[in-house]
Amino acid sequence: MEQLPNMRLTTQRQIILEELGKVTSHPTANEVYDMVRKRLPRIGLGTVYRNLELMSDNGIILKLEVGGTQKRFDATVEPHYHIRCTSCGKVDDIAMEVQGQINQAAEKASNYIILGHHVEFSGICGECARGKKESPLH
Amino acid sequence: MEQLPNMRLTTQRQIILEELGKVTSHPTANEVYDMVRKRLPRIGLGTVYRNLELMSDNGIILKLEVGGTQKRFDATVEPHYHIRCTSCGKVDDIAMEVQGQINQAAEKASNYIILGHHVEFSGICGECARGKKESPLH
DNA sequence: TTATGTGCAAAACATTTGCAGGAGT
DNA sequence: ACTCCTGCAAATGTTTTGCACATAA
Repeated sequence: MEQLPNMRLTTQRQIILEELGKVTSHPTANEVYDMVRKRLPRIGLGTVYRNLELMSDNGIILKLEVGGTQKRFDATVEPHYHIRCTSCGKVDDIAMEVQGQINQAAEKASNYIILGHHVEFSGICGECARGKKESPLH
Repeated sequence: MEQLPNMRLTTQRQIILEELGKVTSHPTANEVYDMVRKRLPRIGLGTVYRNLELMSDNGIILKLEVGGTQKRFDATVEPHYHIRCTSCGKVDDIAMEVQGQINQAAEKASNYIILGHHVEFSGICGECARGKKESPLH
């Protein structure tokens, strides 16, 4: 269960992690690339993808495979749920209890060994509801 | 809330719907294409994508944006949860109660208008646990 | 008849990978 | 030194789109 950093601490990795920690949004790989590029202009997009993947494999960050076409990344690894605005596409954390008990229900209802679960709510965010924001998606 | 078929009933659409209804797996667009192509060899992949998208917009089928790289489609539109095998990547339905009450909790915990939620469990399926099946993914 | 839908091919995205040179330990 | 890592560019995989022709209503 331990994730010993099976990886060198390179400048690129430090900065990716720092930039990801600065934001509460859940940026896509390309958005992380843009953030990091301001400090490391010569970094390659492949490096960003490789390192985001590696860090999520090592449990240092979270990879979200939520609705939408791109994967998103989150510096918070504690279990928590997400909510996605179907109008503008943004993904927020939602501060509510994790329903640990449904894993047992799932264990009974399937022949899987349950590893965990994720809940994604969908809805309309405050800004979109008030029409203050255009819809960059869809 | 009604979904009047805002669309013509073409042969292609009928057959896509029929083939999707035959399976309990949650095929990707490409898998639907392969299934449909046996009966309509000249159908284009673009047509399959266009129609799956259209039918899911009209509530006739369900588009699943679960983990993994490709979207998956489901002929069952009634709310239900899914479970994905992290080893072989397959997605099954899971026969357990939908937790309707968590929408209210989410409403309180956010400033979103909640439209719904989806739960995706992850685990190891029986076949993978017994090592009877290779891992086509990862 | 006429708005919609289709097949085909190209384009647009998102992500992964091979490789030669570079950096951490 | 000796791995492991990076930048770059090309390759891969998925989904979308433009367009001329076909077809359901």
